Amino acid sequence: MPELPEVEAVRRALRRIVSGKRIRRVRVVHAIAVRPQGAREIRRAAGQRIRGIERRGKYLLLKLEKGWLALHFRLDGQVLWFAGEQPKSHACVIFELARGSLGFVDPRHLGRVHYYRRQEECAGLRRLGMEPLSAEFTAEQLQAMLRQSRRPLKVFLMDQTRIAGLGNIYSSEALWRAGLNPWGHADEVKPEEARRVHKAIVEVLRAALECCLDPPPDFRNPQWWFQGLEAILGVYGREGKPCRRCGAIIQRITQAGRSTYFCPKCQRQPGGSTQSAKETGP
DNA sequence: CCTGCTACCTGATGGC
DNA sequence: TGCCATCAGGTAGCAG
Repeated sequence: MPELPEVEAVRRALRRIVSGKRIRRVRVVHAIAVRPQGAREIRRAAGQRIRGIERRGKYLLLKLEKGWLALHFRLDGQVLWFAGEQPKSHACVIFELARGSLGFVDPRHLGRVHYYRRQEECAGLRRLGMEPLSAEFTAEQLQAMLRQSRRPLKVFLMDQTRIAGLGNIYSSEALWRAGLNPWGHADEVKPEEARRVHKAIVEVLRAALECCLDPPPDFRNPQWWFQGLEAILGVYGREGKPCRRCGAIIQRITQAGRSTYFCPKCQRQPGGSTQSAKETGP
């Protein structure tokens, strides 16, 4: 389920628990979680100290002495902390530390845990585009990327090779905040609209992250998940309800096999803003 | 290169 | 209650 803000909040909270600790043993309970590598590869993490914990897109990365553990939660994955010696829960992979165990849990078995000697060995990581909360991500950069694609805006925002970390929820939300129609084509977005999308992305991610940090993740509670995120959502999950901005009825449509929520009234097709290129251009 | 579609998994939910 | 269809905050792999 997690997108960038959720993974970032997990990173910050987990850092305090596992940084500097040595991984004494690795137990692969469900081999599917480490496919296609296999348990042997993941067990290379055993004996190594956790030097740091980073995030790239939706990947959580544990920096070890001689390599990296890359965790991807896909739809339903999460991490849990077992303070006792015996993690009783249905974890797929368990990393035993000195005073507890870190469990990678995913009942749906779509999430993955991988081990790499170098980050570049991870194909998924290599493909990732810009970090939307980094200084590198500017309105100008976004505009340049938009120009290169004819895909619908919602699909463009979900493309991890352009912007890393936006998922189904925050891409819907960003377009609602920017007032742009999800069917609009990326390459028709005007500079002024690109600035709005850029601002919307940054703001929705910041707001979500703040929400995810307070209260912080509770890895000891197997039922735990981020609460109160609805408070920052403008459209997601609001099919049939009035738009919080203009009162029109929110619609749910399918794009690239995923649900998109949007307001048909106040989310306009791109390109229609002030003067069009045809009117002012050569 | 770009784009779109499907497979991958399991559990929750709602209609009949 | 049972059964079936649909949906779920994601990505890799493949075909065109």
